[in-house]
Amino acid sequence: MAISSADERRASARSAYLMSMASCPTHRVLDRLGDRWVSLILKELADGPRRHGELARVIAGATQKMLTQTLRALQRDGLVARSVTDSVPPRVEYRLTPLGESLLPVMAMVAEWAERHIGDINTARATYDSALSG
Amino acid sequence: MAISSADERRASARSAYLMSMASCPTHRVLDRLGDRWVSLILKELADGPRRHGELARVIAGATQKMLTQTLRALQRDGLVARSVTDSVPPRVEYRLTPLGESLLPVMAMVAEWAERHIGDINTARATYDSALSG
DNA sequence: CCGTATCCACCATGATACTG
DNA sequence: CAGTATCATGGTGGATACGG
Repeated sequence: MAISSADERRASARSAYLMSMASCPTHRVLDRLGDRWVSLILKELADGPRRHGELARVIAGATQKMLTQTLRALQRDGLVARSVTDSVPPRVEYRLTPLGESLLPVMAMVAEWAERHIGDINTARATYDSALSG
Repeated sequence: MAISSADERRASARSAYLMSMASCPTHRVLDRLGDRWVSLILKELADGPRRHGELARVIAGATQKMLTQTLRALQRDGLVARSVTDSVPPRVEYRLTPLGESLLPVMAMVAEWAERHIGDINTARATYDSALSG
């Protein structure tokens, strides 16, 4: 079948993005940290190992699918380790790896900035929004 | 019309997520920084003001729509200021606000961590992936 | 030059049901 | 208890054309 030029352009835009993603570590890391549940999971695991079910309870908004999926991604990137105690019922525990722990100071700095400036952001938004309607 | 319980559960999951988003500054900030083009734009603007067209050229993968949309979001959050010189053709310039500049050290820390550890991440991925096929 | 509106494809996520 | 498979859908982003 013929490949339309629209498809080609679409593909080229996508690959340009993917290449930039692949080549920029910062971009890749922020992409991962920006995933919906990552910061919540990291925050939980910062306090110590957690069972799957514990995470599921604490991170109530996430479906089991998303929880497992996100944990797999973190595990694949070497930030989280998964260990299974083979019993009935099975006991699956997740913990930060040393690499994952090395990320905590970074997360802490982001958190500190966020908490210090979230008020400014809210103010800016209110100003911006009211400027539109006013 | 009747609202099915599936719809209710869907809505409740969504709102649970949105509430957690609304209440957690860190989550909100990471969500913004995780947006496709934000880190690239901030990186550009860190060097000084840029015209719209300059940004479009440097950030080649982004469509004009996404560029404008992302800049608007940053402007709304008070991280970026937009100034128009009303001439023909119009000249639109974007620059970091003080708030935006206060974010640069945070970005720098993320970048430093990313560059230092991207090799570890790649190694972890290779190990993980080969463990699946092997 | 800069921005917006429209249309549409894709994919990330959620619901759900099922396995060990 | 933990994980997987399948299906549906809504939102995100891309292409495109037009307006100021």
